[in-house]
Amino acid sequence: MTVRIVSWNINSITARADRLAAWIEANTPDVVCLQELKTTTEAFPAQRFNDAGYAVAAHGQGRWNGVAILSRVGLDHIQRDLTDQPAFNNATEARAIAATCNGVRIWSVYVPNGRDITDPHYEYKLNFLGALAAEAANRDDSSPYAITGDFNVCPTDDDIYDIDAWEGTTHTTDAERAALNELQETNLTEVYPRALKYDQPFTFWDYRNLDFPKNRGLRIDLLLANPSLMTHVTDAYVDRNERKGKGASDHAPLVVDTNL
DNA sequence: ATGACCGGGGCGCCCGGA
Repeated sequence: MTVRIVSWNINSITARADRLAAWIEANTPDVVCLQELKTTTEAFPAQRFNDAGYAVAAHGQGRWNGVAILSRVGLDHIQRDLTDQPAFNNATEARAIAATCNGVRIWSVYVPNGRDITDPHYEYKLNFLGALAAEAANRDDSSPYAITGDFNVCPTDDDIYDIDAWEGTTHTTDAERAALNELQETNLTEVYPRALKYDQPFTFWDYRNLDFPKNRGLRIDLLLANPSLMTHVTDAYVDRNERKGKGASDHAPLVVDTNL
């Protein structure tokens, strides 16, 4: 059978619940990892997804951040926050949740943006990626394992529409890529998706400046898999069509199919 | 298509996003 795993920065579950429900009905994913809920755990519209056959584990905090996992193939051993997750302004933010779904241990993460390389939020971003690597290093590698979500890092210069336009900004620095590399050195490999249009499988296009019509995108939503998951991956793509139209998130869903 | 951002919280010529 095919087990379809999806990661999607939904940019407010409140604003996007109808669109998410319609996408789920049309695309029949088994596991959906969400980021940027922008609401509390209590306010997550779980019932309508329960009614559609999905168990829901949400980890919200209000106005910002928030992550969740929806699954119709089991949702066990839920963990909220990384084991040694760094705080920002003395607060642990809702940026990580894990569960076991159909034998796959999976993390849905929303890595801090970083804002600016001189901002304290940038150091926080690097520390968060470090904590993620520490978390991954302690995993049980005998069964399938994935970390997916919005990493807010372009892995290579080819993962952005114009590397020169982002010189001196976050998302493309050597330090961010080194932190991502440290995570992958725990023996995690990126599942590289197909593009449905153009050459690069971007996952984010800013709402501003007609970035989507002009295809000025970034590839920052990723799925990292351990070897026992990677061997089961059959396909992966970014559903850029979901970025179209009124009421779209600024991120498109990353879809990974497996024969688990 | 000839465009010119969006969501939250709550009315701040706000903040944050990437």
